[in-house]
Amino acid sequence: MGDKTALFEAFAQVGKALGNARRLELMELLAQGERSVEILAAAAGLGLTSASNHLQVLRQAGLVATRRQGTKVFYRLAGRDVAELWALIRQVAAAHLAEVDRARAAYLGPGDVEQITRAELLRRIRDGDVTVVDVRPREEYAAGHIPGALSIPVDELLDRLAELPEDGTVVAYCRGTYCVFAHEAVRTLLAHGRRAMRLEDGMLEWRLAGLPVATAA
Amino acid sequence: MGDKTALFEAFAQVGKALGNARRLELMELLAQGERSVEILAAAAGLGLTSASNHLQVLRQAGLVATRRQGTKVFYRLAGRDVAELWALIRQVAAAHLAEVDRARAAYLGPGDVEQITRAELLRRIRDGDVTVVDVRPREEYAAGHIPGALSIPVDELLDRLAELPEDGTVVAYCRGTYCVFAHEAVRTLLAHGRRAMRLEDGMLEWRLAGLPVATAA
DNA sequence: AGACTCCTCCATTAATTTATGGAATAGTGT
DNA sequence: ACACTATTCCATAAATTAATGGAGGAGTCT
Repeated sequence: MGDKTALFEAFAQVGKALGNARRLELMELLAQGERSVEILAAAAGLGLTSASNHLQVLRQAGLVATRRQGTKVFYRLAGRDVAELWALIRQVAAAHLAEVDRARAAYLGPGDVEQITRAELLRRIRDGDVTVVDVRPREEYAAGHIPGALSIPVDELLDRLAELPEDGTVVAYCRGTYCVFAHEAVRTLLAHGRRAMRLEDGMLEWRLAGLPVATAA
Repeated sequence: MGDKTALFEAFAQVGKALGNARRLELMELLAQGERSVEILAAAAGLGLTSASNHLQVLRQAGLVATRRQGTKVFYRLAGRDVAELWALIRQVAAAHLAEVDRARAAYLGPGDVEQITRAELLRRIRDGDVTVVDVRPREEYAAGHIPGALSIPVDELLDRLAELPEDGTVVAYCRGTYCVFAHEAVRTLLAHGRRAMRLEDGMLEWRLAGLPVATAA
């Protein structure tokens, strides 16, 4: 009969790697582009050893790959299929776990921010109807953004309001469905009398949809 | 800031549930149709309490749902998205873990069995060119099979060779990519001088592809 | 070479998960 | 009500996983 367990154990290794909130936070960061261990640890609020350990687990599960440059080691998602898997996990969790809704509301704030779909955004971009703003950190913008989008990290938004047209509509986007930056940005913009809304998901889903991605400044 | 961790903890619950080989074996069985705890325990080689525990974990992660009938409780996958998730985990593992290849070869036997794609099978069915045989257990066939397929569980195959045409090509299929039954069936058929091949995946992938499924006898 | 940075490896402890057997519960049939 | 079946709940022991601090490795700079 051969060893069925070994096969399922291998599949389970992938599941196990995905079975820890810290590791998923790392996945979320890596889905935006490659990073060094140091940066990842800082961004995820982890100790260096802890972060390194978690990254090893992800690597052994085949979910991330590495590249060495000088003394730094850069981690990245191992492939498009991994990004898809991460997106699907979130989708399944959202569809079947009430907890996700609660946690989302607590984290992202009241669901009062106006949203727009990718299709709608594409249409309005074609019509020249909106200003698109990428509110993620600078490096993530550099690693890939929606063509035509301006880079204004959310913590610089207040100082750079002047760069946005006074009378048009602004659409802010960030990492993905569960990223706070765009929510905060839209609230800030509304508070300053601008017309603003949020892309309902973000860069992760944009990439997975196969839409064009710009990587220059 | 709100509590980001709670959100990722919820996602991780799904990952955790998928992070155990026994539970994945249960998923594999449930992907073929609903079953009672007793049957599941027997089929997966688990103690009754163990199986029940694992099923609770899957249920709390929102991956399976239950239905009570008399004294029995039937479990099933919670939705199509869950089946997709299961398929994607296997795909990612196969793509990035060398271990999967090794375990697969050890479990399914040498890769000498001739395979055919779904598209090819559909074409040959239309041409009336093949006899399609479902070699899964009877109940799984009843829960849904490829239209026109005969049900001959693999352990009955030797006794029922007469039901298959002597001179045509037989295509056997079973649960999915990593199911042994079809491999065994094809080897048996070849050993008896029939022309036989295997569908490269199985019922799981057939369903996910949105192809027609027959549920009568 | 020597000092320095970035990361990984190792060992320890605390926390979580798994398997198992016995008790409790929900539903059925007499 | 009683016996019976199918499942879940609970308690325990064994195994696995997670966080942390210190040692070691790889690469860079002077």
